[in-house]
Amino acid sequence: IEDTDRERSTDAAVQAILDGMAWLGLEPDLGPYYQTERMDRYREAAEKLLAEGKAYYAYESKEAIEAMREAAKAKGEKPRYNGYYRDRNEACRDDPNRVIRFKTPREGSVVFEDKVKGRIEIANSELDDLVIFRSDGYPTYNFAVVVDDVDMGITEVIRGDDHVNNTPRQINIYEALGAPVPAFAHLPMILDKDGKKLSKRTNAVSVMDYREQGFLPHAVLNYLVRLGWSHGDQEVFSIDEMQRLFDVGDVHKAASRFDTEKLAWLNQQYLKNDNPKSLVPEFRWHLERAGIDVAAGPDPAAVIVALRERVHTLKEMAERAQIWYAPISEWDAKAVKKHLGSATAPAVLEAAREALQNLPTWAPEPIHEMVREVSEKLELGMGKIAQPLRVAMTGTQVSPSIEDTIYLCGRDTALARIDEALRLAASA
RNA sequence: GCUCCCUUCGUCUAGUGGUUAGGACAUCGCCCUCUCAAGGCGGUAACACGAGUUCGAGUCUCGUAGGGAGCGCCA
Repeated sequence: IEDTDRERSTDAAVQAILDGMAWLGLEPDLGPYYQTERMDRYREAAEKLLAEGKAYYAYESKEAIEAMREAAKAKGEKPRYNGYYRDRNEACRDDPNRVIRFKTPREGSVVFEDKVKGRIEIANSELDDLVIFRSDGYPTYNFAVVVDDVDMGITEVIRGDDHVNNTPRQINIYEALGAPVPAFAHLPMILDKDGKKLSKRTNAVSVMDYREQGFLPHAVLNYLVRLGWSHGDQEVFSIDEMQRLFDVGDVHKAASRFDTEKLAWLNQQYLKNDNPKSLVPEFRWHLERAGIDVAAGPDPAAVIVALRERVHTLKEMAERAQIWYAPISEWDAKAVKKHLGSATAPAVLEAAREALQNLPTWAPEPIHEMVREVSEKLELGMGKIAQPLRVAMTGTQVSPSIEDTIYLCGRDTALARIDEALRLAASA
């Protein structure tokens, strides 16, 4: 993290990264990020360049610099500083407002082999003499990153491709410092659904936003690794496979769009295939956030099993789980009319109530058997049995399989809800 | 304006001169079915455009168009 912008809190930025990584299960290995603690190193590096004639003191007013830019623009070139003090180093040494500028080579070009973009060549004539130390005595980003990376022995720089244009400047600084130039890999940007830049206003940008939306860390990682990269036809990757198979060299050059629907699909794959017990902590987090008293209902692992094929996110799962942790808050009028108001409903509910009351073992399988037996006894199709019971249990006509729905209510609640449904049936 | 980068189904991608251009998400249809799903089977759907090189081009070259990034005493 290079944060010399004292307008913002570095602590908050670092904490957000730490939180996100912890949730994703990644171990942070942060380099120095408080630049104030490394000021001596930046000064030392700048002194060295100054002594070797690779940098110089300069002072121009904002207006003067602006005029140079305009002049360059007028010539059809890109706006830039003209290097007036290049060979007048001493002139500004004692000026309190002076900056230190890097002497960019005037001839030739910088060529580097980017691991994802391939060969990139930029002429030095396109670069100007950038400021490496500001008048306030702090180093600028392009200089600080290089010094930090040299000190940390960084051999491979992987970052967003919005940095490709900075790379030649940085390579020049590495070389001026006599340090080995690392390898570079510039990853393409991720755009939103409409191909626009991801923005905090309209998109989820922080990994923690995805947690709130009910996605699993593993699913987020899996989705992200597949964005701009692939390994044959494989879609689902374990962490171990990601580490083993991923290679920056295989990353696509073009930007990609973030498709929440595919993330949702992947999330469900993990919901369905992971051990339900391992999902409980994250699910519990969502239940509590939804204001649900987990102690008032069934084992969350059993709820996961009942709902995992029916939802795409844990947030949705927590919402749908409500019916087993709290009283039915609202009866769907259409459902009541259609399934409780039918001629056969009372008999079905009575029969089921009695069978449930006498069921020796309270488990999905016996309950399923019971429903089947009632169906045979009353000579009614499964739909005529299951739907009234479903409305009785949930107040709606949509829920998991009828045996799971009844089982998760628990015997007492199930019987009470049938009684309530019986009353509704009588007045319907 | 200047410089750099990018361009295969709606989306994520496979493809490195000869393929019926493959897979996945989404979508549509059918099957299964106690609702909703999940699952199974099948369908629609792409090489931005134009020149060239070549016996042959999604694959190589050039150009055009479109998109993105950068051009600070921000990072």
